[in-house]
Formats: sequence, structure tokens, C-alpha cells
Amino acid sequence: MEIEIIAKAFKELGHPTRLSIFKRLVKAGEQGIAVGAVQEELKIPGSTLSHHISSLASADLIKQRREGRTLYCVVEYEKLLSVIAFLQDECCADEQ
Amino acid sequence: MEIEIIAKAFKELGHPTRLSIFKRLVKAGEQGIAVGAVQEELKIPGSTLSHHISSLASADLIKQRREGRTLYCVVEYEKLLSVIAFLQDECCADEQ
DNA sequence: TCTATAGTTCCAGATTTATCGAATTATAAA
DNA sequence: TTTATAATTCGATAAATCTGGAACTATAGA
Repeated sequence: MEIEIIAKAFKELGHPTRLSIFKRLVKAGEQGIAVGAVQEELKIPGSTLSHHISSLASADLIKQRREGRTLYCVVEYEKLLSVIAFLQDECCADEQ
Repeated sequence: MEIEIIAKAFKELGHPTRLSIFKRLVKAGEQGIAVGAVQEELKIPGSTLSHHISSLASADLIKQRREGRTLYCVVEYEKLLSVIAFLQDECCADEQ
């Protein structure tokens, strides 16, 4: 069960564009970054970007917060930390 | 460039069956585990398993070593560690 | 209310994945 | 050399993913 949740997170991170977006969101920190700003920086067509963003959100890797007409994307740090924890706990056994 | 390599690793880990296989390989440690043993434990049809194994290998997450008729699958710990490092360095910024 | 801005959803085609039985390759043992 | 075991590759289908223009929704300001 949990493995499916983690796999889902990996799956959504497993696309170069989405991983770039995610990385940019992490850089943005707690206050997040507007969708439009990501679009300008990474030069991604609006609809494509929107799809990728909803993919990341579907894995609970990010959330969105509206401020007027602007939607800010913010990393879900708990999720990120749980993914890291999985790799360390479940995967990095004792050896090495 | 590096982001594509990491994304590839995430992509291959991003499938429940493959993640289960990978997890099992980590449990097996340095000496690895035979393909047939994985097949029995996880109840995966041979050809399907073989495809998943080659997917993991294509991301350099695992390697295979032959001993007679038996092929042992072994985790590439360096790759695993580099994935963890990516999440921590590139992604876990300073906040939190 | 009309207009502009910020994003999302609709739609549809192209491409990639996932699955698994059957056939095949590789190795070992009789 | 014949047979058995271990695993991969072939082949074919079904399903999911990716992409981006066009249409739409939500919000704000004039």
C-alpha cells in the first residue's frame, strides 16, 4: 500500500520537465512561485505546464494557493521528506 | 543533463512492481538475488519480470551477474546514493 | 458591465508503457 | 548430444502518457 504511494511520487518526479518544475519550486521555498513565473522561466506552453503541475499535485508533491488571479505552487515538504526517508529506511539497508 | 539522468532513475522506480523488485534487491544486499527467486517471491510472470529488471538496469539502478545458469540482480548502490543526494542537495533547500 | 490577466480543462493525435504467452538463447548435467 | 533449467526476447494488444492549441473559468480593475 505505502509502496504504491511512494511509487506514485517517483513516477511523477520521473519526467525531466516535471523534475525541473519541482526543483524550481523547492528553490522558491515556502512562499512558492506563480505558475506564470515557472512558465516564463522554463519556457513551457501553458497547458502543458498545467498538466505537469496537476501531475505533481496528484502525488501530493506540491500544493497550490491562490492569491487573486495568481496561483502559487508550493512544495509539500512532508512528502519530499517521506520520499527521502523511504529511500534511506526501506532501501538503504545496513550494507554500505 | 544530469536532471535527465536522475529523472530516468525516478521514472523506473516509479512503478509499484519495479519498486518492489528494487526494494527486494536492496534487502538482498551485495551478493544479490536470482531472478527466479524474485519471481517466486513476488509472483510475477517471467517475461514481465524480465522487462522490469531491464528497465531498472537501463537506469543503472541495478546490474546483473551470471553464475552458471543463474543471473543475480544486484543494486547499484552508487546510483541509489546519488538519487538520495539529489533529493537532499538539489531539492531540500535550506528551509525546513 | 466590459475587458484584461492568470490558469485550467477540453480535445485529439502521437508516442510510450505494460503485460504475458510463445519462442528462443545460454548454460549445465546426464 | 540430448535434456532440463534459467532467463531473455519476440510479438501483439491494451492502456496510459505527453503535448499543445483552442475554449473556458476565475478573479480583478476600469
